[in-house]
Amino acid sequence: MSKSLLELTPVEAVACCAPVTREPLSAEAAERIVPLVKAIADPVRLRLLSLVASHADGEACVCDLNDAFDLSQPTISHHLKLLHQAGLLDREKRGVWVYYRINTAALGDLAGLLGGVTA
Amino acid sequence: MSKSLLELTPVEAVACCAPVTREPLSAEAAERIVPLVKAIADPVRLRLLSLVASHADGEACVCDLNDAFDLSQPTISHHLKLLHQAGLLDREKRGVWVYYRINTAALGDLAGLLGGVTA
DNA sequence: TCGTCACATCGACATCCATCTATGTCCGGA
DNA sequence: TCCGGACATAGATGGATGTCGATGTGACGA
Repeated sequence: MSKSLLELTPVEAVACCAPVTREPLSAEAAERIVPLVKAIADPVRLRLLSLVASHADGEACVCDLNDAFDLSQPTISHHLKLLHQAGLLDREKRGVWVYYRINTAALGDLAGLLGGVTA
Repeated sequence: MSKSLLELTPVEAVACCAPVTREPLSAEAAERIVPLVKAIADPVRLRLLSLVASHADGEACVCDLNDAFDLSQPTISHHLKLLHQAGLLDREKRGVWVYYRINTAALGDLAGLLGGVTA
């Protein structure tokens, strides 16, 4: 059987929705979308996302990401966890290092949801 | 002369930026974009935006919006103010009533910023 | 087996934010 | 001129969130 709504990442729960400008959003739909928006509503997370997305090979090691900020390693780890839980970043451990890769479809769904008219 | 950066609404400050996935976002660019994302990172504001956008004539009276939520009038007023300050909603007072209209270009800019690849 | 490196988790703390009640302002009607 | 309705503002408060230092975990090399 398919996963229940509560088991879905925010990204998976959003992929089905009509654009915001088409019809009034139900309270339930809004609650499903918001976690995804909140995930990118932070300057550090936005830059992390951008860094991973624009990185060579489409993936980035945590060690590279840490160096790009004047923040402690646990803080970066915390933000990466949020982005991963939202479904925007995929996580893969290889040896001692952890690589994050962007989920392009997720960003696309979100963009379509907002743009709506032009989609 | 053109307005200084600090006088711009978040929407105006964002319209020029390259998509998030194209190149690493600078700290300054991220700080400009985030207020716009935060403006829609709330279920009530997301629904308000959707209500106004999908309303007949493309505009909605505050009195209509109040009725759609189980929240106090000042709370709705507060959220509308944030959306207006972000540049996502235009405000017009006609007589006793206040009408809000959506800034479609703003949502489009934001969507393009996120989508990037498909823009 | 031990030490070290890469990353995650924990617990604490300060700040931010959504919401409320109370009050202010502006407009139109009586 | 006064009253009431529509909306905004002010101040207070509880909960969410970003950050930190300390610590845990798991993999690799000596």
